[in-house]
Amino acid sequence: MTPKRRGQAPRQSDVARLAGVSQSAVSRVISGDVDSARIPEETRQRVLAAIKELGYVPNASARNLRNKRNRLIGVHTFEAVFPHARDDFYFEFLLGIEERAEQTGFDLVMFTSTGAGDGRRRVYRDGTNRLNLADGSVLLGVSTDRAELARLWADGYPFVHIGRREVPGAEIPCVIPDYRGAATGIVDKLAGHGHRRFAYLREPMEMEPYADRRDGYREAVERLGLTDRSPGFRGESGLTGEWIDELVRGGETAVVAESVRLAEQLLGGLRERGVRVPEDISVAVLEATWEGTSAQWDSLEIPRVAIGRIAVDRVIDMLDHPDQPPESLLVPCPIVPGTTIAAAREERP
Amino acid sequence: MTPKRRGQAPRQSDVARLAGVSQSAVSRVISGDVDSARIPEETRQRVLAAIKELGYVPNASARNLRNKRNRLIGVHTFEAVFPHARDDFYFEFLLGIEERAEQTGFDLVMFTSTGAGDGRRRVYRDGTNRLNLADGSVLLGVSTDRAELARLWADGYPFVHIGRREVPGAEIPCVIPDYRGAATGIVDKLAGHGHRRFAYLREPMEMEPYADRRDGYREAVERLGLTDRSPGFRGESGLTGEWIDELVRGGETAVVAESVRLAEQLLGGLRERGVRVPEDISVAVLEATWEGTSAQWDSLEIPRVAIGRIAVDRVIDMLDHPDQPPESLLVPCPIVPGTTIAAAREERP
DNA sequence: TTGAAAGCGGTACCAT
DNA sequence: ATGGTACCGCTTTCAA
Repeated sequence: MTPKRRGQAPRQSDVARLAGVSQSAVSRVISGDVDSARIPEETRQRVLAAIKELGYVPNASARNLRNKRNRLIGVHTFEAVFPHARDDFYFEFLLGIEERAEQTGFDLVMFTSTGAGDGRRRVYRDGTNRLNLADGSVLLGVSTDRAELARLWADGYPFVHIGRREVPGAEIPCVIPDYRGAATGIVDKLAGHGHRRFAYLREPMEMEPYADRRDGYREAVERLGLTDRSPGFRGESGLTGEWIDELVRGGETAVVAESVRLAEQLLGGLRERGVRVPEDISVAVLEATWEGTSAQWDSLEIPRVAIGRIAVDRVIDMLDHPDQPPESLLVPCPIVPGTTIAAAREERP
Repeated sequence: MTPKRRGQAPRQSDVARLAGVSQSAVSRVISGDVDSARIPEETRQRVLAAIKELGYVPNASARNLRNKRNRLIGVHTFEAVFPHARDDFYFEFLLGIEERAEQTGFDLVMFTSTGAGDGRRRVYRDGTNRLNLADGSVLLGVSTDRAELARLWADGYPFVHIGRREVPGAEIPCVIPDYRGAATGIVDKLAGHGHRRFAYLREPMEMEPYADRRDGYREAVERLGLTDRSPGFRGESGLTGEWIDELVRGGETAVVAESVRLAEQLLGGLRERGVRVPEDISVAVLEATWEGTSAQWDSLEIPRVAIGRIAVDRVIDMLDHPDQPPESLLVPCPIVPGTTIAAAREERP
């Protein structure tokens, strides 16, 4: 037995000839178009037999060309996927994306050809938008290129971005972890433990996800009439030894850190100075934590798998309703209890 | 600014009209067909300008239909990818596949739509072979469906399978970790440490990868004139307490296990009986090991990333040379030194 | 140099 | 019920 000569796939017309019917009859048999054009069982069987004998399989591109649908959902990451797939960053999103794609009968295109050679990937390369290959796409990545998002949007290409990204003049449809809500929730929780004097530790990043956290934090602090005189709250990023000294001296009882990195740094500094967490100072983190950190942080959770699923659903939704203006979607981030929040100690005199 | 109405991508004819040239001229400008149909710079610029103005991007399906090439490589797994992607099984293969796809300018289609709903995935579903969407594919998975491999091969579809799979009457092109060579290498190593009397622990699996290990093992044992009277060598799988007792009593000094699972089980049994590894008995494993096992096993390594890369290269090779009969490729598995092999103890009288 | 036209493999409408 | 036929968007002769 030898394989068929490569590149000689049988076509509908071959099937038609063998079955002694017209090509369009074959097409109708295949599409299983039960409603409109009923086909006598006998003919159907002849066609089916011919299909089997020739090992005919429909050509996907031709179908796509006709139907303007691929059942293909694109995944564009602005960096290579798999090197990072292990870090939870991409991994869990992909899990959800794949799961939902499988359930809804879509295939997934991972756009790797768009590699620019410098580790980054671009949508538009020499005037070609590879994403067009897919009916719609899910985009994600840290180093998102906003100009490309804008053009994609202007072109009317159906996509969602995981994580909020703002581009002036365009309303990028995003699936957004609700950092804002989680930040207010965490402040509420601390306040519920009697804390009134807060400090905020800020990352140097100026991206939307951080803006959301800061918004939520500020909103809660103001709403509850809390005090925060920290540099982070004023807009300075990082953590200095001086500020840790100040913390030890001052009346702050609660610290909210934007990242585990900062929280760990703080914890180290406090320990050196004999200050205990959470007995003396409570600390919460506005980031998803992982195993193996030096404390079990009170923090938030990013429901990544769910977000992946939702992103796929949103894209499919856009395909089904092309006329509805694409909206962003907020996904709640549960607050994860840890062991770094306790009741506020007595106010010092 | 509002996005273009969705689903109204501009076509070449639109560009042509705007530029005041014919559609085929546009096509030639785009293909950059410098040789045959020279186009005056002035016209070229007009066309380019029109392309830019309309934000035209070529339709991938149409191109594909014409050219019979997508620059799309398929990845078909017989189970969902990402749930397992963390286990090294899939993960590192994908790493290599993605890397090579990016380097060679191919996109990757993950065939998720082929889910049968029972956790398995099939290539052929209601007579359609989704893989056709891609120019060629890399298949992998533990629960490979041989009938599908056979049909794919008979259809002349270009693909490789990661891992050896035999189907009567078809020569499935595979990229094969050289378990056979690694097994002989490990026996050689043990023999080099003075071992003459061996025992073999066999998994219940009857797949090609195990057959390869067994072949290699048997070959080396016979070539070196070694002794093996173990049940595993005779064809029985598993490990019984009786055999461990026998091992302790008997003269065997070396055990080769097909899996970490068996090796660990053995180690436990030996410890209970006060037998030390490797001082009293050396143990080697014919499987890639991982962190966190109870011993640092002398074992083999599966160069998964490299295999992924090679698989992509093989597919591309098949695309470039459709007439060459597809051959399988053997990839050497390095032998990883551990701490479970030592010199053979003195023969007991 | 440039345009007209014939497909690539299907789908779907419109007659018959 | 069936077949003829006009596209889908693009590439590639072949003439003009």
